Amino acid sequence: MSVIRKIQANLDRMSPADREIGRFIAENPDKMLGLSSAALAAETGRSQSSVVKFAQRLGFASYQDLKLAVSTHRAQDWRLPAGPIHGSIAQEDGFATVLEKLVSSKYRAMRETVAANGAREVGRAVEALDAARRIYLAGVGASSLVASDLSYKLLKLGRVAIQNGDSHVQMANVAAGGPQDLLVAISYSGTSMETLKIAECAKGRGARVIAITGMQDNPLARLSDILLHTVADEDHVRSSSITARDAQLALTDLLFLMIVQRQPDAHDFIHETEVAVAALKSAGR
Amino acid sequence: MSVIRKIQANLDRMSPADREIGRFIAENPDKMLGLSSAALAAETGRSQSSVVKFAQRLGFASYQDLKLAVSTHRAQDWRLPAGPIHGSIAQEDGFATVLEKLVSSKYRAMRETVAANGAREVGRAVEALDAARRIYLAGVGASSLVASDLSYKLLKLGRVAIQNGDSHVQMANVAAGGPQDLLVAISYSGTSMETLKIAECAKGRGARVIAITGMQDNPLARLSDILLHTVADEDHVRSSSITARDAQLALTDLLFLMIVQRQPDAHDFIHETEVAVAALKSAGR
DNA sequence: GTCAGGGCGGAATAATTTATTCATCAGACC
DNA sequence: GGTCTGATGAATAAATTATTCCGCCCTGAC
Repeated sequence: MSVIRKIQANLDRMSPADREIGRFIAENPDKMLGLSSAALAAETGRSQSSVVKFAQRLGFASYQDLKLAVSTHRAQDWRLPAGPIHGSIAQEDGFATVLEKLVSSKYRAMRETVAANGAREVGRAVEALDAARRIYLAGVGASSLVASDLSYKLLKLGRVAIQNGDSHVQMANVAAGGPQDLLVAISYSGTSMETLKIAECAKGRGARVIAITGMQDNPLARLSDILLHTVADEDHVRSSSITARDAQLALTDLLFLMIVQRQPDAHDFIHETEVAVAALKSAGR
Repeated sequence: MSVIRKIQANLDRMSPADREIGRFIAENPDKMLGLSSAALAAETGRSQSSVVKFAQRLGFASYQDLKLAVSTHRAQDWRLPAGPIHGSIAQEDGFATVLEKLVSSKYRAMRETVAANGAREVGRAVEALDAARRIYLAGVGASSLVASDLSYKLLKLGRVAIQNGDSHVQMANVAAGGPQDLLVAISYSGTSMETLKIAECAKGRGARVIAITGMQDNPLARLSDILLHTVADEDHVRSSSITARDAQLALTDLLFLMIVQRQPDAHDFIHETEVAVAALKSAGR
């Protein structure tokens, strides 16, 4: 919890002097950062020693520590959207409104998606990805782009990731798979025919299947070994599936980062890939 | 610019004592926050007065101000955890940390990107997109996926959007373009050779060019007619360009939504497309 | 009603930390 | 070689912060 929040929460339980000091800090964190303990005391009409004791009672080792914490709070204060913004984007909305709704709905999709997946299930997915001989990716339409994104990242880690925009090729790929392999099937609805068939094929050959799909019951979810959920705006026509894609990306990014955590040389691999790709950039000069 | 970056940028021009102090701070910002000027002097083998002077030469009023700035940097540091997270034994901790960093970094990239682009420039981009006969999209690597995403959305609106993952094909496409056409060139660095050449070609044929690129000066930005900025974590190796991609998507989503605003029948178009695509889903049953 | 105990608050003071001054030194420039 | 400039750190001054101590008020016991 941020310092300011902590101060506000305890304001009632504080002694008069502490309350006055706390209130001032909560209301003027910026100003407080420029004040010494004595100056803050003068502002609040209290003594310098009370200011120091206030910091200590809050659990800080020193007044300077309190200032650092307040500074951290200021830097992290993003004025989060007050609440979930309902409704779609109306025609008459101006630039600022569109912006606000876009950002907050993206944020919401992200937050709710990561909240919908427990550490355990994500952990299972990461272990499966980590252990797989080959990782196949399946997805059509917008999900295909998410699959490509993940495959690109996995390749950077030296993993064998196989993905193609053409679902026929995807099918051909998994048809050669076996029990040591893993399929990541991505479909928000969980009913995309191609993705489903590919998942069935993979399963038939003994491969494990990670499904990344919506919360509702669906065929893809039912046949998966590991099930990860994406949460998005249900009105896909109006939102153009933006939030569904963001939710999928948030989840695949999370998987990727968790794999990086488990791979000590991940940093080197990524770096080497970047260097190799950078060579392409300068090749034409 | 963050303090740490500022220090690193000036490191070469500094005197020996300042360089030593600056290097220590850049490498151990966390540790530095817990040190007094004298303690920091001891760590670096320099005198306490040199530390104070270092802060003053950097433009800070006091050593404490420097500390506050470093603290702010630490709080705003949105580098995603790329290495093993130390100090936490439980796996749950690692999970929560990665999650927190991921979500806040994504959110931040999004926010700062939309904030970096004024309504006027976005408006110009939207008008150009709206008026264009054909919209070409160019981008390689991860940017190619963003280009595909946008093209898919534009197609849903009935626009003529032309995109291909192969840069040779992209080049061939724009080579047939003319003054009524528009190219959206996407590259975070603004130096990707293929994207640049394609933009040059488009420009040579009279087409307008919208560049979606980072804040730094770069060749792509210079030759663009309309310039949109993306803000992301600078450390692409560690963050694996996740935030750069998110920033690009936030911007392209915004452009898309603004076009939807201007097109009265947009929702009908999107709906028809969804229905048509849905027919594919059930075809195999 | 009075008294003891405990905590709070602030003045005074001690301790620590920061800023400035000053002497020295090294290198640049004439 | 002489002089100037700027860097450096020791010494010192200034400031800030932490602690001590004492009076006060409140509370509860008798």
